[in-house]
Amino acid sequence: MTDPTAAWAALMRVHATLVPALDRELQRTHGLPLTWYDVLAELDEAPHRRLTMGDLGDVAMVSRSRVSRVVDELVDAGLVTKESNPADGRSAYAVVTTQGRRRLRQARPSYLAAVERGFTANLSIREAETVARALGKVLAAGGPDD
Amino acid sequence: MTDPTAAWAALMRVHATLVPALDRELQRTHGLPLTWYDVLAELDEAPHRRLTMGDLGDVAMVSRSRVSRVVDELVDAGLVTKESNPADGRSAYAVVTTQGRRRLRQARPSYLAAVERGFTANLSIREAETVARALGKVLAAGGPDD
DNA sequence: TGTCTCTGTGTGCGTCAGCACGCACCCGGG
DNA sequence: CCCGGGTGCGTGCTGACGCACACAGAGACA
Repeated sequence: MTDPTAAWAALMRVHATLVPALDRELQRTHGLPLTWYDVLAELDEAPHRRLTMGDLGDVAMVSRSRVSRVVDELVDAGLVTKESNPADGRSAYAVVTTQGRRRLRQARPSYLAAVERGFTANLSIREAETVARALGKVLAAGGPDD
Repeated sequence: MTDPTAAWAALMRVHATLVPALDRELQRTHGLPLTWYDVLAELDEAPHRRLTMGDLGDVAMVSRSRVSRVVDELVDAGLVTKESNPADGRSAYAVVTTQGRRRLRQARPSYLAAVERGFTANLSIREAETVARALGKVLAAGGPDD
């Protein structure tokens, strides 16, 4: 209980058990790998539903280099298009297509339900808020430490 | 703030940023991949400092099949030995060697310090306890849900 | 304009992960 | 005795991942 790393250990275990379950769920019900869902969700809530590859790599949970490949796959699937940035010839925007948004809207309930079943349902409101706030602080400080 | 998945999203992000940092730290300071550390730690605190491959796969954060390869690597490195179970010819025990325990003892401070810097230091005592307890409940219920 | 540096991307390559499968072994019924 | 099903384990194969690098464009400066 008083083990200072208990919280961290529990976090790793929760992640290890829940992420594969979520991935399977999404893939089974909607044919969407968790990575795709994550990228689509990030793009969907971005200013003009678009993000440069670099920004996408920063905000999503995949490395900068992996973003190129995932976006390529999404383009092949018709869920995303790539547009060039007229102001910067190097930069490339990834933009969600209407089909991509539709797939995202269809998949979101499953995702939320799975998170609810495997995570939120086991927490009280206060606990969920505390966890979110605490981990938010970790993230805010997470930049320089490592 | 009231987003019910905020806690989960934060958890995934914390994991995504902290785990690679931890792995690098361990590998740089002691030449131990995080997977090795995890397996060694689990074995070290097991009843007779030994665990069958299956149990190890359940308790550690690697899949059952991956355990075989990791343990083989640890055996090659002299940190673990494999003993046969006289009561069951199929079963095989992985046992930490004294050298393995020494490496673990040497690495543990670095690991704890890294967790402290990147995680615990940003939380109050009460927050850390709440997070640990809340995630513990998730784990306890984690069996049947997925 | 020419050049030097910095930044945003894409990609070849090695590593690491898990799944599906096969083998060896235990155990119970006929 | 044996033989069928269940279990623990190792391994071939395939996909996911990130690092290091190469390349193109942008911007500063003379």
